[in-house]
Amino acid sequence: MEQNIEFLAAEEHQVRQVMENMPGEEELIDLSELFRVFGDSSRIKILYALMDHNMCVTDIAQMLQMNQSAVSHQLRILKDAKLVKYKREGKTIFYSLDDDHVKMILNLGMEHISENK
Amino acid sequence: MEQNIEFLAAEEHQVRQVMENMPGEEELIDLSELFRVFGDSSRIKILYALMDHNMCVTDIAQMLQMNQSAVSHQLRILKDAKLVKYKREGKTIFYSLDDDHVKMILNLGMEHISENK
DNA sequence: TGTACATATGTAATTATATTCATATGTTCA
DNA sequence: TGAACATATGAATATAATTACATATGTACA
Repeated sequence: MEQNIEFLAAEEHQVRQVMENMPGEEELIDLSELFRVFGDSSRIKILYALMDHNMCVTDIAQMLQMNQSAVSHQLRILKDAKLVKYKREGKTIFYSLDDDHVKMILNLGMEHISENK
Repeated sequence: MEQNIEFLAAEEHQVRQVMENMPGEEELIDLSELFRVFGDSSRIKILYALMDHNMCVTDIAQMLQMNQSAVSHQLRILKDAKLVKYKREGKTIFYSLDDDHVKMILNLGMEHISENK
């Protein structure tokens, strides 16, 4: 924006400082990928469904009025992101939230939207 | 899954309970839209850049090696989601993080990925 | 008032994503 | 082992989203 040499030098310095405090490229990409997983209403619904009760794929699908295949696809994404875990009991596989981060992140998000509506 | 009448009745009841604890459809969609905003590495980078210093569009673009137009488009999305705010000073518009939720959400996300790598 | 700088916006194109359908895999039990 | 149930996977389609380019809007100052 400014064109004199001193300012440009100062600006470059500031930029370098910011870059140093910033996490590495890979970490930033991982972070955005984590949030992208939260960024779909079907997956959000699944997470809320699992918040109180462990549930199996079929019940989730029935409850959310979703296709079984769609639920399964989304659960895989949630599983890969370590947002849900599962435990097999016979034919049925019960899914549950993986750890407390999930609830905390959802709650913070909820706070944000409540305060901004 | 199970076929006897009693179980189906119990299942329906459980499902209804979960539905009651679940936020409304609109709220869930708003929440997923909030997280979708976090779900892009360009926007994440912009947010981290703004974490320490208020910055103008041009500087952000230079620092992140991004097109000015791309930065501007992303800032609009961040602005609409109330993740950043801005203050005009002459020709320049300085952007900053809107509130503490932003940092807190980013930090929780970072915690999650650090514990799962 | 016109020129230069800063930012925003419209559009087009490329790429990513969710969903459905069909089918495969895995598990139990008679 | 085969029938029935539960879940996962592959492929195709439809929709969304990011980016770049061109251009418009807004502001300051000579």
